[in-house]
Amino acid sequence: MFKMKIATWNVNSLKVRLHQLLGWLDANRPDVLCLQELKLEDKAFPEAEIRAAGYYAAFSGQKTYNGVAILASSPPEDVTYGIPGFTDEQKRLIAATIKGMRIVCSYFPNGQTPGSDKFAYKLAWLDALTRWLKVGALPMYPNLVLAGDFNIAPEAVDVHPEWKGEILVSPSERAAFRVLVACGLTDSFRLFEQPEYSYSWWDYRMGAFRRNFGLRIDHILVSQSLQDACRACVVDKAPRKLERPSDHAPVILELSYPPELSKIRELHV
DNA sequence: ATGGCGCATGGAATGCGA
Repeated sequence: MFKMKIATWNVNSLKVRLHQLLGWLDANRPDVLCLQELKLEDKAFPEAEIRAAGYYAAFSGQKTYNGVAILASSPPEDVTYGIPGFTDEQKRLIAATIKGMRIVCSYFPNGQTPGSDKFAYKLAWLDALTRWLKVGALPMYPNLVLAGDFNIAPEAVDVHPEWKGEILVSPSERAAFRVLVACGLTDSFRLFEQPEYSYSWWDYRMGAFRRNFGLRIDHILVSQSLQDACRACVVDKAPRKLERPSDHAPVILELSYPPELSKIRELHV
């Protein structure tokens, strides 16, 4: 059986979090790590440090905002940038093939507040993503993992009872999430029993982490062919406890599957 | 009062995140 560990982490500035990232890679040794909110240009990407840690990287960054990367223990292949057919100056999506798995690393728009222009952009972005997965990516790559910061808490159980905001939990965002999942994906976290009040993001303010006042907005979705290969999915709260943490915690998915599974793609291409 | 925080830019105060 092949084993694979795939993780996602919104680092909220790769520059600030680089040392935490390197420590986390060393401690956890994932095969794949999807990163969001790099907040730096490609020329500032710390490729040498990451290579020294034993990882290859595909990345798509920009100044100040957004930016995504896929780190992997073997070189990412067939790297694509953005959602095909959706013109977007914001660097929010990168995809690559690693060990026969199509990895899609995404930083979904925040949306600010329902009714705003940014909210409309969020829904348009989600629509474009869903369309592309349905007619493009999933037919081409049956073994697909969609990981990242979705900026959507799919169900009430994913939200601390005291959360009063509309954003991240509104009906239209959740409906868009359901449509996305319905194109053939599964929320791997919910394949397993989880601790009560499991979240992946906690506001920096109000002592939110200490009070576990959070939301689960970082997800790892898998295509149907990978469902039975999932062995565990957990939130790793350890980095959130460090000095100067990201406000997000990593999510880790472990897979175990027969070697034939990774050859499915060859049959389809 | 989801505001308090943290990051980026730029060199103070503001925009943004979620």
